Amino acid sequence: MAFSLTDKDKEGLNRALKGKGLRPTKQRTSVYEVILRKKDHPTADEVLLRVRRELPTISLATVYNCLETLVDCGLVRQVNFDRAPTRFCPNLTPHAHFKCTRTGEIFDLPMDPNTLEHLKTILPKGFLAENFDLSFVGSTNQLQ
Amino acid sequence: MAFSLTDKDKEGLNRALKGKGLRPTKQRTSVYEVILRKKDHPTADEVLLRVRRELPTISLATVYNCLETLVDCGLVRQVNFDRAPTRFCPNLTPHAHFKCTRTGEIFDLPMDPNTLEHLKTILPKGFLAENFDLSFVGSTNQLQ
DNA sequence: TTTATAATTAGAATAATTCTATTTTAATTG
DNA sequence: CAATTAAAATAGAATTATTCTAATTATAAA
Repeated sequence: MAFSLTDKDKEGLNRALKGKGLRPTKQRTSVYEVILRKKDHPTADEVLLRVRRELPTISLATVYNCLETLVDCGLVRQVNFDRAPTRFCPNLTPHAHFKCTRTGEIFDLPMDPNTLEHLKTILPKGFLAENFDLSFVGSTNQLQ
Repeated sequence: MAFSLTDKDKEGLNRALKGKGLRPTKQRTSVYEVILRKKDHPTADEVLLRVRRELPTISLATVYNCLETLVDCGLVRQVNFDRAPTRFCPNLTPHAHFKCTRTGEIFDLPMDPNTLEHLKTILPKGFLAENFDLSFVGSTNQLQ
C-alpha cells in the first residue's frame, strides 16, 4: 500500500460518517487519504488520478460522491475561484486562500481568531453563517 | 426604449473601455445597463434573458464576452458559490456576499474601511491582492 | 468612402458536474 | 456465517456552464 490514514484521522472519518449514518467504504477512505496526504487544493479530476493509484477502478462519479460526502461531514472544504473548477481543501482551521496569477499556485492564509471575529461583525442581525470562503487573487513577489 | 444608463454611468463605461482600447458597442452598453439596473446577482443566462428584451438577437457568447470585458474594466465583479454558475455583481464598493440556504437569495454585506484593512493583515509580506471574494453561506431568520 | 481591425454571431466543442440504471458491497439478522 | 436489505459504487449518458471557431458585421481611422 502506498500510504494510509493515521489512526486518529481514520477514527475521525469513521466517527463523522457514522454520525451521519453513512458507511466507511474503501473509496471514501481513499479519497480522504489522498486529500489529507498532500496538502494542496486538487480538483475532482486530480483527486481521481491520485486515488486511482490505490483504487484503479474508481470512477469520477464516485470521487464526486465521496468529496461531497466529506464536505457534508465537515472534513473537507470547497474552494472557488472565478470560472475555475471547484478545488478541495483539507485544512479545517480558519484560513483564506490566495491564488497567484503568475504561477497559479494557491496558498492557505491562516486567520487568527481575532480576525475571524472581526469578519463576523459584517453579518447583520439575523444572519447566521455556516461557513465562509475568502479568496484573494493577486501576485506574490517572493518565494514562499 | 425600456431603460438606459445615466450620463454618468455611460461616461464611466466609455472611459473605462477607451482606457483599454476597447469599443463601446451597443451590446456592451446594454449588458452594462442590465447589470446596473437591477442590483441583484444574475448569472450569464439571466443577463442574456434581460438583455434580449433590448437586443433580441444578442447571443450568449456575446453576453459572456461583454461580461468578461466589464470585469476586466473593473465595472462588474464576479461572485462564486460552491458548484454554482458564476454570478455578476455591479456593486463596486467593498462588500461580501451572503447566500441564504433557505431562500437562495444573495445579499450584499457592506464592509467598512476598518474591516477591509483588518482583512488585509492576513496577507503575508510579498502578497499583493488585486481583488477578493468573500462569501458566506447560511440562513437568515428575518426578512430583510 | 474605403480600409483595417475589433466585435458579434451561431453553433460546435469542451469542461465540469450530475443523473440514471445496474451492480456491488457493507451491515444486519436469522 | 449465509441471506437479506439498503447504501454505495459504477459506467456512461445527460446536463450545464463556458469557451472556441469561423464567418459576418460594425466601428473607427485614414
